[in-house]
Amino acid sequence: MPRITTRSSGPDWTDPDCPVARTLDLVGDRWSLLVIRDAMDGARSFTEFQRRTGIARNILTDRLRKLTAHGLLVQRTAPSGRRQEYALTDAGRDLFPVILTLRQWGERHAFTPGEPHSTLVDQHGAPVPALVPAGTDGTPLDADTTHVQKPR
Amino acid sequence: MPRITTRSSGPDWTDPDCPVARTLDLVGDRWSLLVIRDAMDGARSFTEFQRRTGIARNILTDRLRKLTAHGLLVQRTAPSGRRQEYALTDAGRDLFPVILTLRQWGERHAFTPGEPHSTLVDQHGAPVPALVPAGTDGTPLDADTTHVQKPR
DNA sequence: CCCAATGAGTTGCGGATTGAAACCATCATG
DNA sequence: CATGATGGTTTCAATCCGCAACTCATTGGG
Repeated sequence: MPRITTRSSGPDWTDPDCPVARTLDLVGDRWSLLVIRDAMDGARSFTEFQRRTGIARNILTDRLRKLTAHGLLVQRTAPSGRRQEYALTDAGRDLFPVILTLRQWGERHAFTPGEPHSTLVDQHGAPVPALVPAGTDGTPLDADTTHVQKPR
Repeated sequence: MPRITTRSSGPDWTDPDCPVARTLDLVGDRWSLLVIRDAMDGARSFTEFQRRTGIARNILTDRLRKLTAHGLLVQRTAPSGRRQEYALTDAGRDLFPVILTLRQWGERHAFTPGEPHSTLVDQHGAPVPALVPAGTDGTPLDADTTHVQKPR
């Protein structure tokens, strides 16, 4: 998936210094994050991912392989005997905040007021509150009150 | 960008009920979020976006147009007289938590230990703390302690 | 044992998307 | 007027994607 030529060996990233760009090199395509979303929601098998996302099967094959190769999923034999299954690794599970913020942005900006949509709730059925960036002292942070510091 | 045939008119979404999928329909491609990232970091002009991302110019034209059409950017004449510029709208700025969680995931999982990367710091130069999902009572939430509730 | 169904892919192919590079129009400056 | 910067558009080849058909290995009955 990398696209910029490097002078040295190893995986070549779009923007090697930027963690945002590196993450997008791994999951910044049309389908990967929807596969992760469904994995978080209980999908385990090839067919189940295919049914939920509606993705083309050859593309699903490719995405499952890439996500596995990058350590977001592991393929293992299901506890119930003989079938294979895909499960989230710790790194994969750690994408939860990403999926959540994508969800919350969508709820705010991709639906007309009053239009129904699915909701994320906790174990008691209470909606998950908005995830808002804050400094160590608790003050909210945004693009205007932060900036990127180059590596040194 | 839509990919699933609809029976009725209007924009057709990959998965109309899911806010995650709708967000990805708008910014879930290779470049859009990097453009947003650079806009948050001060980029304003076509040339500046092109320089920072390294994206092909025709694709940049397309992305800027789509992001503008979807209300994440506005094109306006720069305060300094005659040049055009692109600026984030409120909806665009509201992607800050998404960019931040992508960044933090990348920092944790896309760099080898000790490898240098850029950092996000607040106005005083202090690193922005990890953004962690929590319930109304403050207990941390993850994929295992939440679930999606279908719209009703 | 034979037949069908299911799961998990693979293959082939046409059409859509992307990337690289060249081209073009409009200013501003020297 | 020549040069350079800005902001694109055009062209064309390469890649990616979706669809449908095919394979292959397991079950599950009858």
